[in-house]
Amino acid sequence: MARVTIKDIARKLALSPSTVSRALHDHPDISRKTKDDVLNIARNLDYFPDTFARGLRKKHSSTIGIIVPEIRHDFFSSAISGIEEIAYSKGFTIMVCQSNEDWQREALNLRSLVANRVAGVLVSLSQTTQNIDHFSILDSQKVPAVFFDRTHKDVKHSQVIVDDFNGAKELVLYLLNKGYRSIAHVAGSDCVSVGRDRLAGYIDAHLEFGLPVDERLIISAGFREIDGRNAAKTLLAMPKRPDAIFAVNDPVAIGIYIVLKEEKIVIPDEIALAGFCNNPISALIEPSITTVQQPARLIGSTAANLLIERILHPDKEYPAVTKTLKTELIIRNSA
Amino acid sequence: MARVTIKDIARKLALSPSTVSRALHDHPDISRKTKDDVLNIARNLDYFPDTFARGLRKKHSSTIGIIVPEIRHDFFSSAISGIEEIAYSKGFTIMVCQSNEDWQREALNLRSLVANRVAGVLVSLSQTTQNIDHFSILDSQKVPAVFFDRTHKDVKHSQVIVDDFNGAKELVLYLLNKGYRSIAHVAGSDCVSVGRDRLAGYIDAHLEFGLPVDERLIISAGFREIDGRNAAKTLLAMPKRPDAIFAVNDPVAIGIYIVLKEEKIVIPDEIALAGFCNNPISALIEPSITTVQQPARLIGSTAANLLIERILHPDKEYPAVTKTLKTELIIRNSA
DNA sequence: CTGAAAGCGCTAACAT
DNA sequence: ATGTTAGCGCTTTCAG
Repeated sequence: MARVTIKDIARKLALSPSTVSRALHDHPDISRKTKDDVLNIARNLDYFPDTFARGLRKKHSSTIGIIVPEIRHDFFSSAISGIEEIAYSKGFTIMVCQSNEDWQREALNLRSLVANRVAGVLVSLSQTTQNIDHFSILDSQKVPAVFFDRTHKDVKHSQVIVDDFNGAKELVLYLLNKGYRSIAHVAGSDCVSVGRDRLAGYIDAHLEFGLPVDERLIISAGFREIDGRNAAKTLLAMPKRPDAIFAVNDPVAIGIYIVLKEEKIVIPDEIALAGFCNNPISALIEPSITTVQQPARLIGSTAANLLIERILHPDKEYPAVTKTLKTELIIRNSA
Repeated sequence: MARVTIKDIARKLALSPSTVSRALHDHPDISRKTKDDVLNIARNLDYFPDTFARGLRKKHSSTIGIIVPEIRHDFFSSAISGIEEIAYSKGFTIMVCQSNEDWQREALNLRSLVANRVAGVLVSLSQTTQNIDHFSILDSQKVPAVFFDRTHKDVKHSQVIVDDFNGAKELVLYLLNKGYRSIAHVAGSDCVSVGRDRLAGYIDAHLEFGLPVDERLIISAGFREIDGRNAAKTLLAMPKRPDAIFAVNDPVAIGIYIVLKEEKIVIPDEIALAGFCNNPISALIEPSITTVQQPARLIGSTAANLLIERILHPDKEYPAVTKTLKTELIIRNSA
């Protein structure tokens, strides 16, 4: 049998489609009995609304668009999971796109989401996103958005981030206090907030400790495991190797870990290693990786709640807020 | 400025909306010049089609729905990533739902996707899915679907799986040949294909080897890390402990690994351990985990291609096919 | 409390 | 090669 529409229900009950629509939405004008009748028939016929027809009228769907660099990374899959959980509980579905760290694809993803009339958008920027001009479509189309984790200084929307600066600073101070004096930083992109802020934390820790920063020890890499591998090779080729490495995130730390292991370099005795994220894998490898805990799921759910709040009250004024969640230094065996 | 519609373009060029629509879709009847004009104006005005309006007419979207047990699990996030890649390249977007291993939520997810008029659905079943009655909506609404990885014996749609039976059998034969004589199996759900087939492979390996199966060594657990932890505790409490454990998948193997480590049991000397999936983590922990390689990304992309093929040719007869991808035994240090 | 009617933006017969 | 018209299923004024 074909799809059941509101008309079918109306015909069965000798009502008008508008009454059925109202009954289905629990409109106060409709009598108890009519509502019950409609609900019953709807159930019997296995009716469900056509989101296209509804969306065409209402100008938006109950879908939340998500753009992340890579679905596979534990941080992002956890964040997506947190988003989905909230979205599901509030009757939203999620549409997921991955930019593959490519800002042009990010722009295309965004257009696609807007064309799909998503109710709002959750974004974590790609590492190649130098400016955020391609997000202007959010304003012109009045699509609410919340940026999470990887954001950009020009972002005017609400954001959910962690205190990357202090998280990194605390970690690097810990390393300095432990006696490491030649700490390399394998950095991410410096357009993207987390890359910039963690680097700033690294520098500020040195400042506060009173140790000059050796610029040569700052390697511009990226956010992926492969970037860590490459950076590790660069570092190992240096005449004077660092005695510790702070990676911008755990995937990069894992990349470094793999190369160090391959080269039979003992962690932390020869070179200490620390990351940022606290991916599950970091606790399980040996030595376990000292890192900074980032509540990925919570970041996702917080961003989702913020966005849905805005979606549900489109008229209300929502000044952009920045929610900064706490990080926690996780000391393990690698540093 | 508000959203640009096809009418706006039509007005600007003194054409009818239908001509514009046809020009936009490169209809052969439309003259080169008109097409160019339309395309130009469309670009200038930053036009993009309203997928609701289009979908309402065409009865479907260019969105592919995905239902997986948990987004976070590496296997599924990899599969989703593979799906997204193919979908993106063919102009589809993906809508992702997680059942959280709960068949009722799976049913709700499915309804939601159908209500969203997805062009097709890709499903990997939850571990609590005993029967697939709730998927009948796919038939009644004529939504094409492809099941991947976790499927069910009653599924009549196309499927993309690996040869779980032989993958498991090969692994268990390897263990038997290596001298293990008391191999426990921490099993998944036996309604779900991968659980059933891997168990069958485990049993058949014993049969072929000529060693009776000790039923007490088969623990019905689940597919999650926590299930592995619980099963490990059960196994360790046995009067006669097994000398090897074959976990239904790597997350479960990791759960067991953690408990064995906690209990200071040496792997593989006291108890050997093997999994199934080849999650990245399995190669990195020590001892590294012997497992069966499952091409997660490829499973996803294969399923996506199969589905899109069907979506693109709705009239063509597509008998359900089952694509069985190869597994590979990965021998490492844990067994 | 319910109905009639219009229209969201697009597509596809059916004209011309 | 282009225009006219109708309608997808739903919501929402406006009427009663």
